[in-house]
Amino acid sequence: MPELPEVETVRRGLLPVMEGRRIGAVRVNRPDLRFALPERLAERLTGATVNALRRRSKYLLADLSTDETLMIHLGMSGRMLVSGALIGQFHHDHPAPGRHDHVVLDMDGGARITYNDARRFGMMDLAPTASVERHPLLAGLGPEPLGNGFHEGHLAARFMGRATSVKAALLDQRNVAGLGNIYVCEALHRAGIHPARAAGAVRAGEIALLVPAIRATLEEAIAAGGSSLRDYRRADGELGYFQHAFRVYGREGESCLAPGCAGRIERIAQGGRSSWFCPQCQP
DNA sequence: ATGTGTTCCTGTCCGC
DNA sequence: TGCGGACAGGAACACA
Repeated sequence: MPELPEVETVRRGLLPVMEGRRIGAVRVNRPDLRFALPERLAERLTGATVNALRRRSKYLLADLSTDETLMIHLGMSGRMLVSGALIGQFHHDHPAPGRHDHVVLDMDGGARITYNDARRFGMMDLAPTASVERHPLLAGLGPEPLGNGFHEGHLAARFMGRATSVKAALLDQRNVAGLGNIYVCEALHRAGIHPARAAGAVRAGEIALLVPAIRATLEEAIAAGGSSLRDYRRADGELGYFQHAFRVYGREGESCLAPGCAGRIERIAQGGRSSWFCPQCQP
């Protein structure tokens, strides 16, 4: 599933075909995503112009000329596919309809945006633009990790007294919004912190390393167009390439890439999810 | 309040 | 080639 860098990459890919464009036609193939699609979704979207396409955490937010905002979350397997438009130097013809194409937006000008999600853990909703930040799914989100609200003092306060693991604390979107399994593992390695340490036991000096480690990991991933594992694609169909820069994720048994480190990457399960780390770098 | 486990759903991969 | 089980980028929810 797309984490923050993948969602940001999708947003950038959608910008040229969505922002400032009018939605000409909408087809809903199945409304039962993670939550039921909002009432009369197709009617409420048709004819609206997308004034802006933003991102909050892992949500895409399309502000419409109708004063509503379309919220989109890609869950684990959601994709936004663009066809019928000149993207970069290639023209993408409309592909044959896919088994999991749930919502299709035909934009004025010929571009088609297809929301495809095999597992249907993704969601869409509509909310008034003026109050979308107070939507129940957005209201409790922590600060953007690349924004000014995310800093050592914030994380220290959120971690203080917490017995839960630092891995779980970073996955908790209330503490910081947009991280997922890949980038938490990668950032903890860069900061030299074992994922099973109690959040409350992470020292101030370590938090001072962790904050920039999170930022750098996300910035580098965005610059690489995200990570392409299994079926994740950018909106333009191209693959991101940050997966080649993973230092620990999915590298069980392989050598640690830190300079001069002879460690081998290990994998443990935390809360039913895998964590990878180097026992030498992350004691 | 906090921490943990379960659940949603489909696809892929690996070992037998 | 088939089959069963593990696992997958998320996060809401139920329960101790």
